[in-house]
Amino acid sequence: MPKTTIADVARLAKVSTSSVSNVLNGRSQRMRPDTQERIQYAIKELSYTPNLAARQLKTGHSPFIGLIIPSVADPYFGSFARFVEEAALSNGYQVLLGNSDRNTEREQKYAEMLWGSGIRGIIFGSSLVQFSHLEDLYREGMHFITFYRPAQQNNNFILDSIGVDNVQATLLLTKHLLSLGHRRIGFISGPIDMVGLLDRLKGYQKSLKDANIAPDEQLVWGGSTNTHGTSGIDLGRQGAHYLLSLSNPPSAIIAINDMHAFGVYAGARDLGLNIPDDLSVTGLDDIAFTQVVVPSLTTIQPPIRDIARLMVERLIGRLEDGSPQAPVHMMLPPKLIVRDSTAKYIE
Amino acid sequence: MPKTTIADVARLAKVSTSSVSNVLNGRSQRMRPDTQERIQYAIKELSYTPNLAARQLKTGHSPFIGLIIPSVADPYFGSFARFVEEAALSNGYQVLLGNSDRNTEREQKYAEMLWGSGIRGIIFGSSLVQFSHLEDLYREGMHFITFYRPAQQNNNFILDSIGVDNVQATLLLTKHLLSLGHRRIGFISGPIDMVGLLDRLKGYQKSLKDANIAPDEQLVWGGSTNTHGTSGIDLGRQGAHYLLSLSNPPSAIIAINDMHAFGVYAGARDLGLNIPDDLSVTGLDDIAFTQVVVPSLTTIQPPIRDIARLMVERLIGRLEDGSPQAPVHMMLPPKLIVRDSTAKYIE
DNA sequence: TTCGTTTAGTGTATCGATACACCGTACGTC
DNA sequence: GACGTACGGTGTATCGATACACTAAACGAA
Repeated sequence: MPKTTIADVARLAKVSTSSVSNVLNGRSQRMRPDTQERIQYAIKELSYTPNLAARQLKTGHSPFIGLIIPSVADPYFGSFARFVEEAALSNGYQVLLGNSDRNTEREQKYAEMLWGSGIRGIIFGSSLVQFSHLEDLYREGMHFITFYRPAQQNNNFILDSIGVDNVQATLLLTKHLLSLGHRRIGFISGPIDMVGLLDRLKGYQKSLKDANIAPDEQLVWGGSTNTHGTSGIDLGRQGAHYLLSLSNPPSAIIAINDMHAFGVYAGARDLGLNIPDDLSVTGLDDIAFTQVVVPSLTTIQPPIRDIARLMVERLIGRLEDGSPQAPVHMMLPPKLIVRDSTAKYIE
Repeated sequence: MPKTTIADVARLAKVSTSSVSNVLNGRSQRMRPDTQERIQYAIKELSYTPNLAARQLKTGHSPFIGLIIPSVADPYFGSFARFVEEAALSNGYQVLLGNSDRNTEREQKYAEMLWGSGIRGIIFGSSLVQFSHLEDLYREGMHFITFYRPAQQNNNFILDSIGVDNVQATLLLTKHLLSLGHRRIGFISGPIDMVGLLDRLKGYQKSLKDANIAPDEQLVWGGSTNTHGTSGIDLGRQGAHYLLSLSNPPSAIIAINDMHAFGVYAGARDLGLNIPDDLSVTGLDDIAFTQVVVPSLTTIQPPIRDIARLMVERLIGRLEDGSPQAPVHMMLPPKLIVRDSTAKYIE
């Protein structure tokens, strides 16, 4: 494999490697146009591409950013990953993706691998449960950005966050159900260990309070086991079984995300209930399948494309501008998408 | 950021950098146990991690492999990507993922970026339509492995392929439908430009022939537009509209994959048809949602976890063993999963 | 005692690109 | 004609890890 190097180009163009390097790095004002052309020609002729390892070794910079998400097999994170890739690419960066399964240990391992590869910025496609396992890397100079602030606040760290306004999201959903006449509205989630999820619960509780409906603890099902792969479906199903078997069951269920909502579909089916006639259901995320299932799912569409873009830009900003800046916390507005899984409350 | 280097470790352990390097690369038989311990201790103490860029620059090897798939937003490829990652990790490699949208130009761009990053092996999570855009890289020393052989055969290249036996897959599906009494069986796909898809069509045609059923061109719908994102759903829907509006419509439809099948669900619903009573439908891939939709989808489960593992092992084998080897072509057996979308033909 | 051999470990050139300090030439100005 | 200066470009140390060739010491055998 006779890899062509900068020296080969320099030889062909009859200049020094310094000049080739100057062209490569946009310092072309330092030479005559014809010289530059000769160099450009030589680069094309030899189809030369710089050795990124050498460049990185010298400059200390790497044109990569890390992306750690629970699992690409989850359609929501799959499309998020695509948007991150798109945004990174258009900024001259590449994405290195890792699946954490929401496992702290794997998160840490990945982050360390990325650090070893010279990567200095990581996007977390989920909010962090905690941050302690990443403190060492943070101190060494790694930058992080997440969806939401970690539940365990710590003022020693600058941690940007850009996500959707989750309180607003479930507020919109609950109000929608209330406007349809529902009064007993259930809430199904997995374990609520992240700020984003907690906010969703808050939005639900707040809008019930605003409507003067007394909270009923029984109607909130929080699961117990850890999520793994697509098991959001299983959690939704279990939760539906529980809520719908109550002596005074809810007429509507807000699932913490679309996958859980599909689980609720299955659970309702198990019990012979029809959606939306016997039970209204809402999701959150607006993954592609919401339009395919029957009935199509009423849900919230978070602006993940914008979120991905803003996250990438913010991260690159931090990487390229070393000066310390105040942490950024953005909450983008969600959008309610009404489909066929919610209907007027009858009787 | 005072990055710790091999020299720091050597200083602390009071040995030369060579010895540290020897420990790092498992050549520890070349020193006394206590020396090795001192070095190990120093590594831990300084929490030293090797600079991969420097290592790669020196050795020419990179602990990364490339993975190019149409889109992670597609659940099938999303879970395939996870399995590839899993297999790579357990072999000491990391995965760099790119989305091609089945676009030849993007495939090429990605492959070139990977080459520039020192990566010498790429897994294609789809079969290639053509290979010409990758010939240059192949000649420079890049290794490729795909699901199926490219449609355009070319004997100048060693291109390993490991996938599922597609002929067998649709054969199983068709036989299943035949055994339920169906005689007019439709086939819906997008454009068939890859060997894998062609094989699926072949399996369908062959089993009809075996059953002495005359082929009916009308019953095969091949679409026209390009696939993009989740548009397999749209194609399936369009195809269903076409086939079900024939004067003599099919009583069963084989969709080329699960996403298309879900589109068929939607298309049938549009026309007021009930699945499986009025129409039996089958998919292919067994993505997670097949169990969520109503009715659950009869489909084929390809052993993608095994495929991913074999691909990774094969690729790493080629990377680490320079000697030329004959190309490998493996076809793993598919498994029929019967669910609720297929029923006996009535009337 | 001397020579040969194994053990344990080291010195250093090298991978490819970068960037800073440097230099020679030519031109303009008085 | 002498001087200053801008232009156009180059020399080279450097990033961090590796691996080959090398050596010093220890040991065993004759």
